[in-house]
Amino acid sequence: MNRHGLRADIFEFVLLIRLILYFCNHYQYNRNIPQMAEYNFRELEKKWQAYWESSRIFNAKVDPARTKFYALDMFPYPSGAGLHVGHPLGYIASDIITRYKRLQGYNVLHPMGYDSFGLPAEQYAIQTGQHPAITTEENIKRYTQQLKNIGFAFDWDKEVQTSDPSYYKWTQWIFMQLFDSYYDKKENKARPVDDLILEFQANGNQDVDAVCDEDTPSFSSDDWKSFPAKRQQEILLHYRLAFLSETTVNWCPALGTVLSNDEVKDGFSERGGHPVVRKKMMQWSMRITAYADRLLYGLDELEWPEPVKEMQRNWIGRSLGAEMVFQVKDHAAKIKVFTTRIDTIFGVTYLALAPENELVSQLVTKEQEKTVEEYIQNAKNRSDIERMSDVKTISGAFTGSYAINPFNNEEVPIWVADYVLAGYGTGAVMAVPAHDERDYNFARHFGLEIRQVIEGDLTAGAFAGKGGTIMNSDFLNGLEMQEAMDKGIAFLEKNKIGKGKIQYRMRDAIFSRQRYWGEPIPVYFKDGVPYLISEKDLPLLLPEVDKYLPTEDGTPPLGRAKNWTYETGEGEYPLELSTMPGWAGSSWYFFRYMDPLNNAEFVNKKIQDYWGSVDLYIGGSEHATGHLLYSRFWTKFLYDRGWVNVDEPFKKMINQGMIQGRSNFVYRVKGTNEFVSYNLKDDYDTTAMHVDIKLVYNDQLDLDKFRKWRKDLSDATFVLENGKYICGAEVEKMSKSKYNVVNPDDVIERYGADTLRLYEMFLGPLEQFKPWNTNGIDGVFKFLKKLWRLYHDQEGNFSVSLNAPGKEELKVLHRAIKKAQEDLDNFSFNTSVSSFMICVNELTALKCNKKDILEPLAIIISPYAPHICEELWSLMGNDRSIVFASFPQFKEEFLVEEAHEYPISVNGKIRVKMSLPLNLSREEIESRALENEVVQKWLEGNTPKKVIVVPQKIVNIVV
RNA sequence: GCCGGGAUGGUGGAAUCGGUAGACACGCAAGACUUAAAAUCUUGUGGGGGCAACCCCGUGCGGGUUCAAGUCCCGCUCCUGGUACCA
Repeated sequence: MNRHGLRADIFEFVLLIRLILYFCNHYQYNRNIPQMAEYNFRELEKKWQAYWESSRIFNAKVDPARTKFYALDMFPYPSGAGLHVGHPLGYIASDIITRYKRLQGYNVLHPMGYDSFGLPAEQYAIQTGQHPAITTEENIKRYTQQLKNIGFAFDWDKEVQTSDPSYYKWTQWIFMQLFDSYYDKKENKARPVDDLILEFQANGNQDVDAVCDEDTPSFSSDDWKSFPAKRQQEILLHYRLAFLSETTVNWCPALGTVLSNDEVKDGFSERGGHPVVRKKMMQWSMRITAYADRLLYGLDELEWPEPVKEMQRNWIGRSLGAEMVFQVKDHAAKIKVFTTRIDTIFGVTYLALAPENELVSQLVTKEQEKTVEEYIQNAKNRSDIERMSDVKTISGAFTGSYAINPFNNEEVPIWVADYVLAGYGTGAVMAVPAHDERDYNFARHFGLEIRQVIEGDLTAGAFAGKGGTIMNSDFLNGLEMQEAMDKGIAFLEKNKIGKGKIQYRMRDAIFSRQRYWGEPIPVYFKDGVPYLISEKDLPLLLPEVDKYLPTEDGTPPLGRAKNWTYETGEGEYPLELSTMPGWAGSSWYFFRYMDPLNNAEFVNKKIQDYWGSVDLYIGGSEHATGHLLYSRFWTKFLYDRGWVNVDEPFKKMINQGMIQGRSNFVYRVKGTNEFVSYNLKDDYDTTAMHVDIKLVYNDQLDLDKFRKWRKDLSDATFVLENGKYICGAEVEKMSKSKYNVVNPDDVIERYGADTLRLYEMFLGPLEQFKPWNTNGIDGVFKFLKKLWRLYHDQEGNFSVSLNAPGKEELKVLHRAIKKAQEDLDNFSFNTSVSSFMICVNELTALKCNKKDILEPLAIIISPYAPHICEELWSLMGNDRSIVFASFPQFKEEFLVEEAHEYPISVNGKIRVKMSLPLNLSREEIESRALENEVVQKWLEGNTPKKVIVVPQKIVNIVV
């Protein structure tokens, strides 16, 4: 009757049953897997990071009883974007190595700091008016927190910041020492300028063999004494290692500053990509060319990646050749040229001068005056970018004059050509069209003579290079290239018209920057000549300015500072307005880390004696010709002057590859707010637009989030495929502007720092470039959970037994130890992670929970996943951190197996694989193979024709 | 143009001295447990053929050396990093 009521009863009954079931489930769930005993990475990572920080466990102290190990990462520039997953890659690798070295008993120094002077903070200051120091400090805080979340074993007490006055005080101090030094070629090292002054007073500069400017005048002792102070200072500037001179520089109008050669790429600034022009300016430079040879030959001793060494060699660009003089016909002028191929001297059919060469105006004849002037004007107006991008256009002008080739007294025309560079060699070349491609093209274009002097087929367009027998060359005929060169140089020297010469491509490094956010140069000007401020006035603090821009008349931002003058006691003098370049602070930071709080010296001598130089340096190869070269230069200088005991800063280096981002794109129909899905975009006229990867899952766009992303997209419409919007994708550099940045904090939040560390290592070889891709991250996360379970029983309680391990378990463990050690020594971290996975899988299969196995296992995994291993280590009752444990010794005995074999017969051959003890000789392996039962049976009493033995691997027997 | 580095399954990548190519992981497929999902576990997974044991092919392309080649040699193709009127 009451159907409704009945149904309600049944319904309630069913509901009750379901509720009971539900609670049973939950009760069981909670009982079987107590929450606390699961791998709770959040809690234990927090716990161990706090412990490492408060115990100062990674604090390094000088300890002569122990061997030191200094591992260093290239310190980051703290940008506003924060750390992305690519940054820590190298840090994780070095962290693993240092944790391993600690386990081996080394005294490890592993510091971190910030290269905190730089352009982005200044650009931001220009836009917002906020002082760069404030932005920089905020960024550093964020970086430090992010780094700490990853659980690095850095000694944070050693932190340095290049923009901190207590640090840049010493950058300025080193600058002063460079200013006060010159390079003595006889002793082949830097010496104090005071020594040079003494020599000038005694003998003038006749006997001085020092690196100096080309136009240095010669003078006697009396001359020197009669010079006024100003003149003396000007002369000394020709010798100082840090010096002021009028130079052609890379001027970047958009940035309002000068850039060094390595900061310019293809005519554009490396940072910002603004055009760069050549301009003559009074600039500070560093005489790095004095060290060219030592920088070159020092490379041989370094354990660096070969490509980086090669890049430095090319950058230094040492070429061996000859310098010689051509007399101009009916004229007093002489033209000096540099050539690497003096053997082709008889093939010279014209000379070419750079348009900037001062001789041009003297040599040009009346008839040619107009043509040449026009040409030079044209060449000047062509910007460097045009000149570089347009290599194929051949241009030049004849001066009307002739020079005489001293080898055969022939007259050759003198041309002006912009393919000759003013800045290299002498700014003039002897052209041999038959054997140089550029000369050939030029001669063809202007119909000049082409004279072959090396045997071979010229019609094929073959030029010099490999050499060959000399012809058409008088006394050089029949000789090979090297002999001819030697004979040519001998001829030059005998007739005093030239000599053998070494020419370098590398130029002195421009040191001034017309910027605010850098170290002030500790120099004031009196009578227009620079003097150092007194050492006791260091640091020379950056002054406050109202704006961070250059002034209207083009003086640098420091020109805005009030009272930017120096009081000497005799008067008040203006201070230098430029600041130092970015590379100044980073060229010596590796020494400061040893003794960062020292206020009396840049580093204490005894402390530096102990730590020496960096044993392992990890960073990107993009610094090959910048930071890595300047650091070597400064170290050699500091060594010469006796302040440090090493003349190379980085013994061994590894270049980690960049982790690239994966960008997503949407396609907007031009002029509308309509977006077309990836596979349909070809039917429309679209432009691609980067879209934040956070709005995209498996390349499918979340339309609602996309509309909310930016105001202008709120009314966006879409053309979908199968009801979805599919985005395009591309691998690019990770950057904020491409919306493809993956933040390590997000990964840590989801999986923990140990998983992030393992995964970055597992991704592939350290050196390789690879896109970030989280597809495989579950694998390493699962591995950690399995590892955790190995130390716990089914109920989730911690449980390891004290029973003695069996041979099988020991074998598994020792295989992992061996592999871990080999991989760490070879920096192949990725295969190491694999071997841990195998080990844990096998131990799980063996149901191994023995302390004697699990304790060493925690130690060998700890460099990679330190948090979880520390936790397991302490759960096993150890009261000291794993840092104090020692790396377990691999025992070969557990790997030796009884010989077993499985033959495969192929075409009358038998192949036997035998696992044998590692110490057997070839003969022993051979005889064991022949004694083998299976082999005996197969041979049926025949004697094998051939037995090929590959130790420990495979035995091939041919009948 | 010149100087480096590289090319291996659907994917990331292993393979140390020339010695069973594809370890390990992802993904995928099937199964177990579960009301279900998640998690976990088991099995399979280079291609082709066969019910099966097993056979054939296979490391960018073309040759070569070797009992044996991803690996060494010669000649290419493509990708990638650096560098460029440097005499």
